[in-house]
Amino acid sequence: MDQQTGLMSLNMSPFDLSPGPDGSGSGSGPSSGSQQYVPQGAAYQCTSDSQPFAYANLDASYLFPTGTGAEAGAYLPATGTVCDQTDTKDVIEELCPVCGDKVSGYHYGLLTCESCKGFFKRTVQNKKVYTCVAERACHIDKTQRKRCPFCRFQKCLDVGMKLEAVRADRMRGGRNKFGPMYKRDRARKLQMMRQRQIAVQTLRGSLGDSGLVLGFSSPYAAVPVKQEIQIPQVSSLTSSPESSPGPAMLAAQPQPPQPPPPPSHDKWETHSPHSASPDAFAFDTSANNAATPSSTAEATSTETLRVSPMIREFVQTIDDREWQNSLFGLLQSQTYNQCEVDLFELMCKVLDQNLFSQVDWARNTVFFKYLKVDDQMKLLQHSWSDMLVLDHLHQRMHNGLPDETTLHNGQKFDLLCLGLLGVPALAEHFNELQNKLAELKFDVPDYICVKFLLLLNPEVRGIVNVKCVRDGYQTVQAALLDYTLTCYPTIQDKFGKLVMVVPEIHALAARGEEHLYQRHCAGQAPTQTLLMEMLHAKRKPSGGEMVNRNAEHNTSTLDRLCGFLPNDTFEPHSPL
DNA sequence: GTTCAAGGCCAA
DNA sequence: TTGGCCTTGAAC
Repeated sequence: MDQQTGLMSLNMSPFDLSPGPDGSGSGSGPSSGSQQYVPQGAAYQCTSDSQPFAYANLDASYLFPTGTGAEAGAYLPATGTVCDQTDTKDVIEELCPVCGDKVSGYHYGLLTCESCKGFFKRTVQNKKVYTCVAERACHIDKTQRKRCPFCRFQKCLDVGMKLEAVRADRMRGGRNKFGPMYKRDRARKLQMMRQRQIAVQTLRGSLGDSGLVLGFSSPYAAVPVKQEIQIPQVSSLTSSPESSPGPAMLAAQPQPPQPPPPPSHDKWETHSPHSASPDAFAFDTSANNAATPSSTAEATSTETLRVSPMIREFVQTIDDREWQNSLFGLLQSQTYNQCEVDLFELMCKVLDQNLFSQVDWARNTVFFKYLKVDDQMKLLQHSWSDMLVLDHLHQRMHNGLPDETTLHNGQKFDLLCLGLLGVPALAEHFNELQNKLAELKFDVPDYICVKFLLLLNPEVRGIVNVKCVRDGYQTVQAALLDYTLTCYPTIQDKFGKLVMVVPEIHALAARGEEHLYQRHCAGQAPTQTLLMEMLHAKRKPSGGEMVNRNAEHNTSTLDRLCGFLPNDTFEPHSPL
């Protein structure tokens, strides 16, 4: 690209491109990491009002589709419930990553609309040269896409449209090498959607079947699938089907959020079903040195083999890569076209996403998955904030999660605040807690066992199958005791000290919860989130009883609940 | 035979 | 020039 004039053309035939070994075009052509353009041929000038956005600007309607009427009907059945019968058509009910128009299918590497497909094809086939008279950062959306072809084409490349998918010989029909990639992408999206649906359905247990029977409209039951996919996750639309974000899109941004050194617990043979290739991660030894038995004299890799199969299995339920990818993906997607974002609101969205992951994790774990939905929800409602705090401690201690990251728009995002549930004043307490755990050589098996202990709390009121929960709790307790004695014999009463940490985590989480609730009541937090639903569920009169399970909850109460407005159906909460 | 992502056509 | 619709043909 001519950086001075903003003139853009294809200086080399895209047909010369030879895709890399992965078929993603990463070999030698402009579709790879660095897109190069030099002036050539006729030029078109940008006539649009430039906006101070980066190339990869996506408007709010893209991130938060607002389909109504017939358009909404394209998402889901009119019942407003999440349909189990998802198919490929549902998956592609998304918006064009270039302009936000309706997607018509996979074109040149990713899901786009018909018009951007045609535009991309014409540009490449005819070797068109465009110029932008503005700042080469024009906002591209459905209504303005015609104004600046330069920025439009740039955005096409940024989001991952592939030059090499335009045929040199103009042969019609048939399939290209991207076919299998499209197939994998579909499968991945379907899987994501189903996992999310499962989480939603589990969540809905807290509301009983009233979500359907009594007309309760949980925010996650009422929103279209599009939103379910795109709000809590980084949108697949911002990347090619191979999950490789357009390189220029990332490069054009000032220090986009980058994940810390990738997590791995390979020593513990962590192979999450969601992790395609866990071995691809390098172990962040600096972060783990203080917290892994292998780094200590008393717990060698040989001793690791003495870890009980159950704990090994527990460790395998951890998917830190997914956790961090989701986190940084969300931060990335939420700040693409935002000059400035509300950081508290963003934090709530991240916490919300973490909650989804948490529900998903819990319902796939031993002990928990055999419980009735009511019991599951009671346990989750009681422990979600504790587990969020613990998860953050784990990410900091074992995966080197930094305290801060820079967003696409240059804003600093306080990652530590996630662990503090938005209460900066708790930082000192949090750090003390972390130091205490570090002294205990708190490691990954410790973490997962403590997490189970938090979740499987037999003291939670209203549990029907107390025996099962207690059995699970005691089994984990015994496993943790055995593990600490076996692998850390020189740390006196490590087990007891770990157990003593639990109330501290709970106290910290409780303060965070209260703070979040206060902010929410002040109208400062996003309303239609699982996070807020959890906050409210805990404040039900029966102290965590399932809401709306019984018929006496009338629609009016439900409506107010859906609006998350504090009312007399909730117990007043005490201020911090 | 069906699918669907290519290229082509043509009214606006 | 754009963009919706049509045709094509390899992969399944």
